[in-house]
Amino acid sequence: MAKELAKNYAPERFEDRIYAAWMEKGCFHAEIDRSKKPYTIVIPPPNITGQLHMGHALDETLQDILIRWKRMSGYCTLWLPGTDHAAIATEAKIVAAMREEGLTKEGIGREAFMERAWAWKKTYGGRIVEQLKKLGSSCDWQRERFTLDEGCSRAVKDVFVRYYEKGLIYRGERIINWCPQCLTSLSDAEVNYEEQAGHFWHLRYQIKDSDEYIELATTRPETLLGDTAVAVHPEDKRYQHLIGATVILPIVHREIPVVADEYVEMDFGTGVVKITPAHDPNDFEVGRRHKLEIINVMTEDARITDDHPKYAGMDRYEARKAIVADLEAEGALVRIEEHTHNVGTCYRCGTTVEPRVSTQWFVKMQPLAGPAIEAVKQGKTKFVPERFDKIYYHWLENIRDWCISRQIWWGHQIPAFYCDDCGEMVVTREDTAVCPKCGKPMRQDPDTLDTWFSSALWPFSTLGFPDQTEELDYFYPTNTLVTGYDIIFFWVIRMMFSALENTGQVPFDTVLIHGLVRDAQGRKMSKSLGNGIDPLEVIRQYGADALRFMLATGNAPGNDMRYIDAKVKAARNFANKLWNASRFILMNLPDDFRFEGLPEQLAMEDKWLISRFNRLTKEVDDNLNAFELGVACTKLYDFIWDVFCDWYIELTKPRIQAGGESKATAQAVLVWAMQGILKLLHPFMPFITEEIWQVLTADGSMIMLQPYPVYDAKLNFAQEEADLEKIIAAVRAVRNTRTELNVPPSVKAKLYIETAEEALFAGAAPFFEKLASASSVEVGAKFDMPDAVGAVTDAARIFIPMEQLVDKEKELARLAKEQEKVQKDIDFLSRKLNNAGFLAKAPEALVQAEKEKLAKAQEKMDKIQQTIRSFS
RNA sequence: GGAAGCUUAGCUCAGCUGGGAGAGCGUCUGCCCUACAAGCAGAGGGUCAUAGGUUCGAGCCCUAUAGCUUCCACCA
Repeated sequence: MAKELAKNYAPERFEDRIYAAWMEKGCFHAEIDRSKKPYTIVIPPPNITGQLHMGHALDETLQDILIRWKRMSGYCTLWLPGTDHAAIATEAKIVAAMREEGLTKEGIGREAFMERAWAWKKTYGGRIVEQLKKLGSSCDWQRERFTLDEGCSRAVKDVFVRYYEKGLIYRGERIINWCPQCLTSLSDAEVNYEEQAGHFWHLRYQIKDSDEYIELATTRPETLLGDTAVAVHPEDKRYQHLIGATVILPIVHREIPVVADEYVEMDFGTGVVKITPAHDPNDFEVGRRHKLEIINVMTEDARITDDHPKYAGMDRYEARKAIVADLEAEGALVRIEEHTHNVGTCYRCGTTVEPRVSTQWFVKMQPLAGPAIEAVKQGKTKFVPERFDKIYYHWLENIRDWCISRQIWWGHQIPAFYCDDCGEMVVTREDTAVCPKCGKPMRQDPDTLDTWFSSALWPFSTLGFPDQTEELDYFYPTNTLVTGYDIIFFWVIRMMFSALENTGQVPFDTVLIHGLVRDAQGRKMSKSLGNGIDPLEVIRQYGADALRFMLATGNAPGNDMRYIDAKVKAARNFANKLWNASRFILMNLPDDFRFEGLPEQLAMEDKWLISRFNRLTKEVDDNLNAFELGVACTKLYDFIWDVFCDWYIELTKPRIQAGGESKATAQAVLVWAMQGILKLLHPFMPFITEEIWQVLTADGSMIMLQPYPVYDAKLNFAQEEADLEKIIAAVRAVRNTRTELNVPPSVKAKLYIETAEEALFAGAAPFFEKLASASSVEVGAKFDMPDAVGAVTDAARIFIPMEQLVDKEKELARLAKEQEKVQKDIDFLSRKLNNAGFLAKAPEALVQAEKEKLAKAQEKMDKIQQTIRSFS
C-alpha cells in the first residue's frame, strides 16, 4: 500500500492513461465464449462528418454503463462500434471543399471523386472515434465497422438483390422529394416541415368562349406554367356547370380542362385548385386519376426550364415575383392574402424541398411493415419507455413506399445494370453485367442507396451477414439498442423490418430511448444558434466521469434534459468526495496492509454499513435491470456521500485514533466497503473507480474485470442497523439542539443520556464525543436535571447541562414546539390505525410498521412531557 | 386534423408495482473538527396545474379542463 493518491481529484492526470491501459490489456475485446451468456449492443454509428456533441455523449454513456455492468456481471459482452458514411452530408462536405479549389464533381468524374471521398474519410472519419474514447466507451475496437466497408457493402448488395428478386424493390417514375441544393431525391423521413409565412394569391382563369371566370387561390403561382387542369369537388353546387369545361391558363394561354375530384376541399379557399402534376404530390395523384399531362417546368436546381423563355433560368422565387407581376398586368390577379403554411425542407441543408417527378428505386413497404408491427405487439422487442411503441405503430401503419435511390456518388451504388442498346435491366450481386439479350456490356445504375438502407442492416451486417458466421450465431440478435427518439423513424423502424425480413429475427430485444440534451434555457442545441456545449471541453474542465455521471443522473428514459453547468459541477464534486474518502482510507492504512476479507468480529457500525451496502447492491441491480439508470445514480450518490462518508467514515475515526485491534477491523471494513463501492459505481464513473482501485488493491488487477457486487443474505444485519439508527438519531438531536441555541462546536459539554438501553448508549460514548461535541458521556436509567437543555428521541433523553446558556422560557417553548410535532404524528398514526378499512385491507407488514411508528412516537412524547415537567 | 409528453421547493429535475413529499443548486445560521471549503453541521422553503372520480389510502390510477413542449399528417 505504498502508493498514494494525489492530493486533489484531477481527472486529466489519469483518464487517458487508464483508457490506454484498458486498450493495451484488450479489456474491451469480446471473444465468443459459449460458457457465458452473450450481451450485445451495436453502437448507433455516428456520421464520419460528425463531431462529438452532447447527444452522442448521452447515448454513449448509457451504452457504456449497460455494457460495463453486464461485463462485470459475467456476460460475454460485445459493444460493437463503427461509423456511418452519411451519404448526403459527406458528399456535401467534399463538394464544398472541391469548390474551394475551383473543382466540381462532374469535372473530375466519378472515379476521382470517390478517391477524394475515401481520402476524406481516412482523414476525418476517425475523429469522432477518438472523441468517443475520451468518454471512456468500452467498445470492442477490434471489431470496428464502417457502413461502406467491404462486409457491409456485401450485405447491402445481397439484401438489395434479394428484395428485388422477391418483388420488394421496384423502379418507377413517381413524384418524390427533391433537394435542389443537394441535387438528390429524399425519402419522406428526410423532409422536415417548417411553418413559414407566405401568401395566398387569388387568381382568376377565364372560361373558354365565355365571359365567366373561375377564381382559385395558390401559394405557388410560379408552378402555373405546369398546370394541366383546374379541379373542383364533384358535389360542389357552385361549380357543377363548369365540370368538363375548358379554361384558359393566364400568361401561358394554354387551354386546360376543369376536372372533378374529391381531393378538393369545398370549404377551403374558393373550392377550386389548380393542378400541377409535376410539382405537387397531391396534384400528381389527381393527374393520374384524370390522365393529365405532366409538364415539368423546373430544372434540378429549381430554375425555370428553357421551355419558358421569358422566365428561363430564374430560380423559383424570382420566377414567382415575375409571374405575379405578369398576372397582375394581365388582370388575372384578384387579391393577395397573408397565409402561413408548412413547407418541406431538406433535413441536411434546410433548403425548401421541390416535389419532382423522376424515376427512382423504391422499397415496397406494405409486406415489410406487417411483421415489424407484429414483432413489437408480441413483445419480441420492447420499447423503454413503452409509450414509444405507439409512435412506432403509427408510423408503420401509415408508411408509404421508401424511396431509396439517391443522385449522389458517395454510397453503395445500386446493383442494377442497363443495356443501352435494348433497354434490358439486370439486378445482380456481380460487379459487372453483360446483357443477356444482346451480349453487350451493361452500364451500372449511377445512383447510390439511401444511407439509411445500409444502417438498417447494421445489427447483422456487422456480424458477418449474409454469411452464417459464428458471431452472428452467438451475438445476434443483439440485446439493447440505445438511441434518441428523434431517429426512431430513420433507423429503428428500418432495422426492425430489415432484420425480420433478412434474418427472420428481431434485431434487438429492447430499445432504450433517451431524449435530447438541450441548453440551459431548454432550447435545442444547434449550430445556427451557437448554443452547443462541446463535451470535450466539459471533459477537459471536469473530467469524463463527471460528465457521464451528470448525464446519467436524473435523466428518465425518453425525457429531454437540460445541460446545466452546475449539474456537472455537482458530479465533479461527487467524484472529489469519493477521491478524498479514498485518500482518508489510504492514509490510515499501514504500509504492509493486506486485505484478507471481512474480519470475524465486527462492530455494530460495521454491520450497519455492510447491511446497508448489501441492500444497495440489490437496489442498483434492480434499477439497472429496469433501465432506471438515473435512479441507480441517485442511490449511489446518496449512499456514498451520506451513508459512507458522512456517517461511517466519521464513526470509524474514534477507533482509528485509538489504534489496536478495533482499528484493524475498521481498516478492513473501510477497504471492503470502498472496494464494493468502486465496483458498484464503476459502470457510471469508470476512470476514477479504476484509478482508486489500482492504488487501493495494488495487485495489478483491473476493476472493470471484477465481478459486480451481488446481494448476499448473510450480510443482512437488521438488529445492528436498528441499534445504530438510535445512536444516529440521538447524535442528530444533540446537534440540532446545540445549533438552535447557537452553541459553537468548540464549546464542549458533558452529556447525560437517560435510556432504557444503557449498554447500547454507553458503548456509543466515543461517537457522541466525536460527532456531538460531548466532553464526556454519562449513561443512566434516570437523571433529574432541571438546569440542563434537553434533546429527546424515542429511545433516549439527553441532558446537556449548560447553566450559562439555559433560558427556561426559551427551552420550554422549544420543547412545546417539538411536542406539537410529535402530537401531529401520533394523531395521524392513530387515525390510520383506528380506521377499520385500513386494518382490513392494508398489507399486514404495513399495519405492523405503522404500529411500531406509533409506539415510537408515543415513547418520544412521554419523554418530552417528562422533560417539560422537570423543567417547569 | 391526429398523437404523445410535461405541469412537484426560488431554479433545474427525480419520485420504481398507490402506503405520511426528495435531490442538486440557490437562500439563512454556525463551523478551516488534520479525507474533502469541490467541505462539515443545522434551518427555512411545496393545497405535487385545476375540477371531479375510484380506493381504507392518490404526486402516482380514471375522466374532464387549462397552459407549455414535441412528433405525425399536410387543405392547394
